[in-house]
Amino acid sequence: MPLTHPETYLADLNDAQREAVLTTEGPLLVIAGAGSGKTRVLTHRVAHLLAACGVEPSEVLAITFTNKAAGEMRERIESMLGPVARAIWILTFHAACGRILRREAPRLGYRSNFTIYDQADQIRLVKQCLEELERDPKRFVPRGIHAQISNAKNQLVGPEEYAARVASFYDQTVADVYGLYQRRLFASNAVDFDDLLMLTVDVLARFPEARERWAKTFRYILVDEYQDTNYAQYELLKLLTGTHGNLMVVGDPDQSIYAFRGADIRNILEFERDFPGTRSIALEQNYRSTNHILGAANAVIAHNRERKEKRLWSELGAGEPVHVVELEDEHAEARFVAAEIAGLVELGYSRREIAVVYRTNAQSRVLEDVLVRQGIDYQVIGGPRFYERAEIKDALSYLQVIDNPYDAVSLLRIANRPRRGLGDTSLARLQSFADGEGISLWEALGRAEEAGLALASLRAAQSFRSLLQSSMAGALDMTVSEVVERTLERSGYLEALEAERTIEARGRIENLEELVGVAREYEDAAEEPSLSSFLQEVSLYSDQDALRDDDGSGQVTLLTLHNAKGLEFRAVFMIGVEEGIFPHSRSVEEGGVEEERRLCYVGMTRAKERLTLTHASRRSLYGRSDANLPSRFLDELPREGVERERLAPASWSGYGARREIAPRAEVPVLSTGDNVRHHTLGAGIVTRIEADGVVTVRFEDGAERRLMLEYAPLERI
DNA sequence: CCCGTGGACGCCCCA
DNA sequence: CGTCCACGGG
Repeated sequence: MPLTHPETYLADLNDAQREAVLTTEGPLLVIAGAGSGKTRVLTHRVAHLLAACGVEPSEVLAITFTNKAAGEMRERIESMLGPVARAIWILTFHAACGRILRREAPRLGYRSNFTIYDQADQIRLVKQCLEELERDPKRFVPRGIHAQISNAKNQLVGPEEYAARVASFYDQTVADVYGLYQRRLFASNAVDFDDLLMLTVDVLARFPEARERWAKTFRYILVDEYQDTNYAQYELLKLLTGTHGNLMVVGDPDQSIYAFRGADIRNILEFERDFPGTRSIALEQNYRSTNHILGAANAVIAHNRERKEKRLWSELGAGEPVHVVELEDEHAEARFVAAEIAGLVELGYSRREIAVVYRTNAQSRVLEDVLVRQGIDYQVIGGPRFYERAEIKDALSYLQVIDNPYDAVSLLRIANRPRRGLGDTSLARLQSFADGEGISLWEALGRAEEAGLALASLRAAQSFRSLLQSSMAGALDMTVSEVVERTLERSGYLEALEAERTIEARGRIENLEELVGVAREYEDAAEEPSLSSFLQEVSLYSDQDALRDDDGSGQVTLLTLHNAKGLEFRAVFMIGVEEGIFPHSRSVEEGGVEEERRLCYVGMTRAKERLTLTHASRRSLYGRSDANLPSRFLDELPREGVERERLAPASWSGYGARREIAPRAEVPVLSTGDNVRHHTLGAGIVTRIEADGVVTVRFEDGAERRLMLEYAPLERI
């Protein structure tokens, strides 16, 4: 039974928030400015539905933007209501569609254990299609073709419809590839990210009994970050809510930053028209930032023409002025930010309360160098991802094939990994045999002698196939983590790595061990653990989800503006605020400046107390040094509450540098391969030593860090 | 079939 | 400046 009562959870809401929570029936649009407590509204509203309206947990569908946001929401609801929260579907669009599709896939001819291809797999497949169609890969760049296909899918335009609309030779090629690409996916029993949405809409639109079942299941649907939904998601919501209309969406048009992947800001602007009878509520009180920060953010976003007027206000006082600082170049910028961070830490800020945000991932590199030298712990969100590492993808490909042998992309990936004498020529022979016979690559593998493989390759193919077959049989009565371990051993993959006897190989083994750990965690958490659902879950895991709540004194967070959405920090540094970088030159060319401005608004409103924007007068890009003008967004800042300064090198060099942190008296003597411990980063292994006292350590989480031996709290273990 | 190397090309953001 | 991929020698 619910442990909570309306009078307790309604008490900590303001009037607008309370109204949003209590409006349970019919379409509801909540325009929630940055920091206005929308998560609180969402969680309280779910709690209210369950605790006071007699709604069952299984009747609620709550859509969030990331898995991490979903987890947080679930946690908060659980703390209010107890374990009933676990039964609620709180998921991303993609995860929710994945689950629906698992049950409905047979209607479309897919099996329910379909594989989800990530971006790399998708591009690979596009490339294969281009090769098969014999199109010039110079003229038709796989990445570009893929982007076209992805856009089409977000608009729910299937291959036939696309082909019918062709207007140029380039389009024709896209259409041809699109058709072949879908056939290849289907034959592999695989879907891509966009298919999750498109196919779910397809199945609900074409099979009324399916639609009715799901619409009846989810009597209450809540959607967070509605401003970033695309057409397919909009259609999905219409299909699911058509009968009851109990759809609540929360969003902020000023924070719409995903047009490049199909998000359509009109979804939120026209919600009232699309869903007649909508009640609209605006949340304009900001509980996060001081007024100088809000004033600056408001002034910038006011320059957008396509927007609804909205003004955030806060009771948190004027606060510190916003700082705009011009530096010599990107190195000076990085040193300045590092020095400022050191100063804030002295003021009592925890490193985890500080973030540096930038437009593109590449900008983190220079900063990382300086932070390492200064001994400032940091974490980068969005660098090379765990699940994109070669060894992890290899291991997952094994699992994919064991789960779904028709998955040709994964099968090709692991066919010769580890080396078993089944090279490109043999695989090409098998592939063309499969195409000729109209069978899958997996089936062709079973008829390798007919495909005309050389004797050695034939043997390799046969033993590879029997290895997979016995793994498939074994997978039926093993836990997921056991399957992972056994597969890595029996395939010889681990053995091959061990035989390398290099530090790199050892790091890979550690990463694979981490994957086993992930599988164990999954087993503990999942209601009905299975290999299929494990793979699907992992396929939808994102970067932001990896943002860890670290311990100890914390780490400074480095992340892109996109990744910063939904987060907040006491102090925020926004770097590289220059024309060409931010707004990005390509956005300027393509008329996307308003979206860039929204991105700027998102970044600024992450700051609670201190906001610093920096730009460099010179910056090297592509190895060439260029002069950039300050960003137009800086011109749009108000006069009041903003302080501008220009720092010549001499005026601050040395400021905040080494004297903040004294070198250690005793420096450990290390050599490559030593096991070490860092007081916040944990245990790791030394992979490289440089002459100037810089050591590279690979930590247990797989991350490699360059550390100054003299300053980094490293000890040998 | 494997591995090393040099040249071309790229930096936007992502579930 | 890096990285990734294609090609050619072993």
